[in-house]
Amino acid sequence: MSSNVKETILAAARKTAQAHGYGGLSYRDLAAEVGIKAASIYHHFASKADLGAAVARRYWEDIAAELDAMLAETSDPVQCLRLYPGTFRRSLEDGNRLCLCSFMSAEYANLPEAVQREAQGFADVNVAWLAKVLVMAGAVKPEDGGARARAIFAAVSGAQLYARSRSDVAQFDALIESYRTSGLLPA
Amino acid sequence: MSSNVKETILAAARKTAQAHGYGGLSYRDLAAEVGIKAASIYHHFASKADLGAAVARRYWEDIAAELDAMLAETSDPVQCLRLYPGTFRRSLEDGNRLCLCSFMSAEYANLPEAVQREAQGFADVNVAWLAKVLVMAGAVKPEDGGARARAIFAAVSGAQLYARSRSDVAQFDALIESYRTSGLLPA
DNA sequence: GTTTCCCTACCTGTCGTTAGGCAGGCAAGA
DNA sequence: TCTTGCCTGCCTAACGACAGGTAGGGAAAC
Repeated sequence: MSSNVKETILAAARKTAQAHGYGGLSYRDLAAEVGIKAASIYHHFASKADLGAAVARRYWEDIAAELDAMLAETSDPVQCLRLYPGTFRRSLEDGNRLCLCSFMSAEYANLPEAVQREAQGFADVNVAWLAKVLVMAGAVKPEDGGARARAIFAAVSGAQLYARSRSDVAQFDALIESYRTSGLLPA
Repeated sequence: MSSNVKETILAAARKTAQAHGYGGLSYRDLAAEVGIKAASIYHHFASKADLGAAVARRYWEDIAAELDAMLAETSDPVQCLRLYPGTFRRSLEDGNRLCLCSFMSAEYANLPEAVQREAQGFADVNVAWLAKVLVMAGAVKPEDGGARARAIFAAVSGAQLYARSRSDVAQFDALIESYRTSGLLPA
């Protein structure tokens, strides 16, 4: 086990960043949460930019694994598409948190370059997975998979953002349902 | 005219907030931009929360006027729906800025209550206008206007967020086009 | 004996905010 | 008409809190 503390920092930083953004990350608060001192974090991460990039990277790696596992388990692409918004929904349920990527897209102009890149990685992972599953489900023509995938990803992100501003998960559910009835998401 | 400076502060604060959020607003930077000293801002706004709320309020008032003017001018609801994403597009063109409401939805947990309220006002204005125009256009049944309006608003916000994270307005255009082909937006 | 991990102590910079003052305009009272 | 005094709009100077980051040491593990 390469340092349990490092993992604990990553997890705590992720939770904080999903609630308060990269700018809301504070070495002092983070250290207090983990149970060490602020300066000690530098042993694990050379700078805040480093930490931010590591958090973002781990974030999309986790989601990528989760999405792949979902597909492997059911192997039913239509069912996967139904379940897809669930990952976003869970963030809202867990303390009205936002997708880290959405937060970082908003903060985009303030982010170190390395963090920007990793934040984009999350979107890329989601779009690639969606495109694949959409085509598998026969919902779109293969050449339209990417465009539709991006549309779904952006729309679901927007739904999460809207629901967060009302602190109301039901708003999220209603929006997803509207996406289905309007044809953006397969019904 | 009641103080030109106050208006200048509001305008500068809006631009900054659309790029760096409420948290990115700094009395010192703002003052420097306007040409006065930081402490002088307190003559116009009692606190940062006051300033933030005033900026957000002015923001949705301006947009409301703009949308109503658009509708009054063309009086063609279908054309209005075509033009609607333009307001979001213009923010991106203007320095890759975000809708203030989206930014504040992301920052939601860090905002003073008064600012939260005004940020929601923007969404309310947009949704109400969209619902009205959608029904006028005959795109949805009257009882479905609100739900579809929210879906469009959320989706367009998400598209802006995605495009911003790529610093690429063309991504926004492509997403809007996908919304049209998928049926979320009237084609 | 070097590496790992965490510590104390402190640096510089920025934040929102406050106290208090100064100059000009404007209006009422002598 | 001249004075008195308040209001407006801005200033300088400083406050305490907190930010990210650094230097250097101490203890334990290999």
